Amino acid sequence: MAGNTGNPGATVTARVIAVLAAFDERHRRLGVTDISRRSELPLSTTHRLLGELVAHGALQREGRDYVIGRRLWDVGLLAPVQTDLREAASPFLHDIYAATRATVHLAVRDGNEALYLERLSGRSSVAIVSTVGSTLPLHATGVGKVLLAHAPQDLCREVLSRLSAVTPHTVTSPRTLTAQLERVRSNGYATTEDEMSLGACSVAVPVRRRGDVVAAIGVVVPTLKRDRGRLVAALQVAGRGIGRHL
Amino acid sequence: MAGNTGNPGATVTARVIAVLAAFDERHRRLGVTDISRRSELPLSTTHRLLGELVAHGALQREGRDYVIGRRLWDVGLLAPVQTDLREAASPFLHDIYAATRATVHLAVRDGNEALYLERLSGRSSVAIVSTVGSTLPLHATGVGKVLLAHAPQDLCREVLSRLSAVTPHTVTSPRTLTAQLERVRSNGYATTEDEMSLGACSVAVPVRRRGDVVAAIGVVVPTLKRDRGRLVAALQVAGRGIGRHL
DNA sequence: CTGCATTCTTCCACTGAGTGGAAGCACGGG
DNA sequence: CCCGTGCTTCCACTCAGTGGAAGAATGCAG
Repeated sequence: MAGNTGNPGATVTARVIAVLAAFDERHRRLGVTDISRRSELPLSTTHRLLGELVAHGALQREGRDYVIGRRLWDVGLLAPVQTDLREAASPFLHDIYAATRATVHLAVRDGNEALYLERLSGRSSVAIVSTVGSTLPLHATGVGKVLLAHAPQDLCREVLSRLSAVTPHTVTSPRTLTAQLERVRSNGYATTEDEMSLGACSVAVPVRRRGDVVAAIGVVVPTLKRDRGRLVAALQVAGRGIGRHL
Repeated sequence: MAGNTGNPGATVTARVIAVLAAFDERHRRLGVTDISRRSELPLSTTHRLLGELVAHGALQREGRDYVIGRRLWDVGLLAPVQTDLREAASPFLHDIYAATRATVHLAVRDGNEALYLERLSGRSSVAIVSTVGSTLPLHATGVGKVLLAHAPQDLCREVLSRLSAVTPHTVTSPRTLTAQLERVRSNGYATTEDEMSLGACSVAVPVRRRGDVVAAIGVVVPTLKRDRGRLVAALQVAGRGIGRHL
């Protein structure tokens, strides 16, 4: 009786997506067994799907492992993910980079996380953890704090109730963070020091469209000692510029 | 007899990819019927697949139409498409932008086309036709000519045998182009004037790794009259810089 | 408003594409 | 050499997928 009952209720499409979803920032390269485990699909099913996906260019083989293929890269780029915002921001992000030589970020709030839309990599020695397309917690990054400070009350409360520590310096006290967010609103900018990654500080300001905060831009630098004022000024100029082009 | 025989030999995976492949640069937003036609799948099959893909975030509805979804955007970004080259090039592309304020391109040869890997958009009035992730013909763009000038003999011959006119100024004579490519090799840079898009000129230089041309970088400007020398110089500095970091 | 063309959505009986357990390989470490 | 781990192939069973057709919605022209 080697026969089989199939798996009632599951569409092939869902399985295909599950396979693709096995890949993320920390797993760009995976073997059959890993993908099978992460997608919770039977090994042999996974194996066949992978073969088909490779045949159509959605994935590529790299030795025994699999990586996302060219086909998905250029299809993915067609997604209208805040296209207008990214277009409008692009030149201003360059300006910030030119003025600071630091790593520059553009992010929006996606639920209770910060979604990174754009990144210009500086040549500094700071370890950068962000990646375009991935998300980071709202309470531990500069752009995150800006977005959180201007998020709806209840979402803010929800985030404050579960503050995970990323580094020993991450702010995990709701009281402290609430006070910080208040200052973000009154001062017009947010800062972090070693809160997401040791040896990395950040400054961020909001981008507004007709008063509403729709995004945040920020820079990551090794230290804030000297440059805070200069960085804030450069960011605010850019932030207003972007807002004017939305 | 409303029954059905299915379509022997077709996997669901293939259909899913066919649906996704219906989207491209010029068709970012499509209705069911269009997708059905472009993917050559029966209408009702297409309709169901679209529903499933939307349910899993691979596509998104926009009114009646469909667009590529967030899920595919961030998965696509994980693809290792010349990642090292793009990493290495990034700061130098910014330098070029800072020095020229023009639209900057990074491209590699993909078969008989130029594949655009990176683009920094200038604020100039020039109409830019390139898009990251899409391809343009080798004979009508600056980066394309550089890549063609250093392509294998037989590929070059093949391209020369089918020179399509994109604008009235596109070079379609094999003799003329051959001469131009010779000059690209001896001068170390290529130019175009109104050949891809009217009112747009370009300059491009090769990026070499251990002597081999592995990519091309270029700028698009409204006119070459004044700045040719300055542009070539800026590009060549960057080109060598990138090469040193590969 | 009415009629016609086009596109979108739903339905359903049939069946072969997809399934997954198991067996067979291939590699590598002890 | 053996054993653990991961990759690949096999195959009988069956339900997920199929696609023609009918019906609903939209849009345009007269």
